[in-house]
Amino acid sequence: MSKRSTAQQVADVAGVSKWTVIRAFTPGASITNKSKAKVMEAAASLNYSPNLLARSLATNKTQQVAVLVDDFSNPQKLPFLETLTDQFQAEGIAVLLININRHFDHVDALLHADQRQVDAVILFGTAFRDETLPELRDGRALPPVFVLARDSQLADVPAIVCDAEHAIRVIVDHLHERGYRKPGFMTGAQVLSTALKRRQFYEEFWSRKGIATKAVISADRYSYQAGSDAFAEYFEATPASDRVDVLMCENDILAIGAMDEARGRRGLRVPEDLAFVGFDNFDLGGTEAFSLTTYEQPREHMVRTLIDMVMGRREIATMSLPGRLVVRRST
Amino acid sequence: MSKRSTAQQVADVAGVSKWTVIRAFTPGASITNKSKAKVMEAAASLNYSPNLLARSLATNKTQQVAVLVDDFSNPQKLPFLETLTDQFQAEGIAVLLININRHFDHVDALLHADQRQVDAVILFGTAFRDETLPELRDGRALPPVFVLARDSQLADVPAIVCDAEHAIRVIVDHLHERGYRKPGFMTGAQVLSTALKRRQFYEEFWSRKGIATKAVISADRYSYQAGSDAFAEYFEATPASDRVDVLMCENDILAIGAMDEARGRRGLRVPEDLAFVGFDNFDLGGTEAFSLTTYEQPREHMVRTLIDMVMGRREIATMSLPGRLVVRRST
DNA sequence: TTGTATGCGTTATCAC
DNA sequence: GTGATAACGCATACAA
Repeated sequence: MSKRSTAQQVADVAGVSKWTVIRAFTPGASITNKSKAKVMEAAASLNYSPNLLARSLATNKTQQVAVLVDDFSNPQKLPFLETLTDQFQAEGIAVLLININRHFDHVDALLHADQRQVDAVILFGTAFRDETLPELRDGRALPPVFVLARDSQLADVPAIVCDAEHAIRVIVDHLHERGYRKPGFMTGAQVLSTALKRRQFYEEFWSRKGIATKAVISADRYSYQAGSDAFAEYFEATPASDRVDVLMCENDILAIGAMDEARGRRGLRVPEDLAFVGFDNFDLGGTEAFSLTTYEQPREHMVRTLIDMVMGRREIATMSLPGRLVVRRST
Repeated sequence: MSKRSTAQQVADVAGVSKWTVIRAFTPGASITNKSKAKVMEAAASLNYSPNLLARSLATNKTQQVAVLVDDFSNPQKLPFLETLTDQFQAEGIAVLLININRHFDHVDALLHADQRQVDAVILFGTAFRDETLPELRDGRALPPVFVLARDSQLADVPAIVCDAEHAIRVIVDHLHERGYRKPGFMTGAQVLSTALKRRQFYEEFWSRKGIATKAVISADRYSYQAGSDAFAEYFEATPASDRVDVLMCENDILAIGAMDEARGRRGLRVPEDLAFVGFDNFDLGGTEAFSLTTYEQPREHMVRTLIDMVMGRREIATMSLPGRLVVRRST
């Protein structure tokens, strides 16, 4: 069982010093083509490649970032992870996926990432209590922290989010144009600022058109079941004449849950009796069975912006990026 | 900007040598309670925690594994990633998520993981071409490689898979019992051995009941669209009297696509005119709108088995684990 | 352009 | 039980 070969071994074979070997593997280092060729040949014969671990220890850069996720129930996470890994890898940076759950909370995760010397921490869609971070930072040199796809309350923690104002404005305009006049909103979490913002914009843009939001329905989580249950409860509690004619749900999963309940178990026609709008444009919203009107987050753009900040190519600041409305048959 | 403190600094504060500090952080090391208390107090005041990078360099273990994924289109990947990260983290092991795509192929990914000195490589839902791995291994000390949720062709590369024989047997039994007699099968890839196996078992178990599989439909990928297109083509090309009465699709995504096409655009009733079975039990198969009968892979069990092998607690060998049939209204 | 000394923070091993 | 020496593999700074 052969071990990995080291720069020294390559140096011995090539007949140079190990520092010359290092130079051959350092882009832009001053080295003659001849030396470099010798080194590369020796390196190839030994299957040498630099030990990134040792390099990290010496440079104090791991070329590794931690992505923290605390909710795997939204399928939308998957394309985001694809984009994140793809674009980070293009920069030579590896992604450490850290699962925040009941065994491993936000603080554990952050400290663990710190112990692994990651170059940056991405809070991806996680619910982070705002006080936690300043407390942790006290007396510690934590890696830079970024928030992706969720708001940040902390002035010094940048968030890269979908532009909620734009999103809700185009949604409300679309609904109004289609003739809906009894709007409702379904939220998945009352405490989350991102959620709160969407709801506030929704009510505001409708009221600018002289229309009051008729109902705000609260699901307790962002799940199919929660959306379904919340709608059922609303349906039972509200006489037909009082019901909304369009329901905007805070994400696609909630919308699917609510729509299934409305259509499958309550016999409503979509969109004639009740229209639905979601948020995220996850894959299955586009199926014949749901055909859900929704708003698509500018995933590529968000991730590129994030990475530009992480790489120091762009000023670190909170950014709100516009996505696009996807109109289907549910409205 | 304070840097991370080191064992030496803690030692200075505690008035001991740095090796004593190390011992305080090494479970089971011989150290007096008094020393340990002193060290811990000093460590707490300095917010010290061991630098895992330096530890890795010294121990030649990174406590890090690479998980390679080459297809993020199947939502089923997400719960698997959740389980993987959860269970690995419980062992103190971090997961490096590596995206295999057109910019970064299997070989790149494996060599990169090797450069990062990971303790193991998990090929999740993807596999090497037969020749590749032995070639790479020649003259190199690669980390142990495991295949998860796909077959392995290589004798020395263990695969942890769902038991296809059990799965197909219970599916066929169920379909037969329900009275279906004109079975069809939709496959997403003709070359994949996992796919081939499922199809062969399907035909075999039906034929044991004296029934021939009426049609094998080929989609070219595992996507909603591919399932939909493949079914449309089949539907056009086959007279009504010749059509199957139940279609088992190789995964849920294909099934959803095919079902949507059959029901939404071709006016078939499910399951009266045509029944559907999927594979994976992904979230949305359980919705009212689809209510898809499917087979659930034993995710937790598979991952636990994998991790036991990685941790050296179990003999390294290919394992086939039974899942369970989930009956819904599509059959 | 190339070689040398030194440091990164930890662990393994041995002497006390 | 504790301290000391060496080593992990590479990079930085400096001297030649």
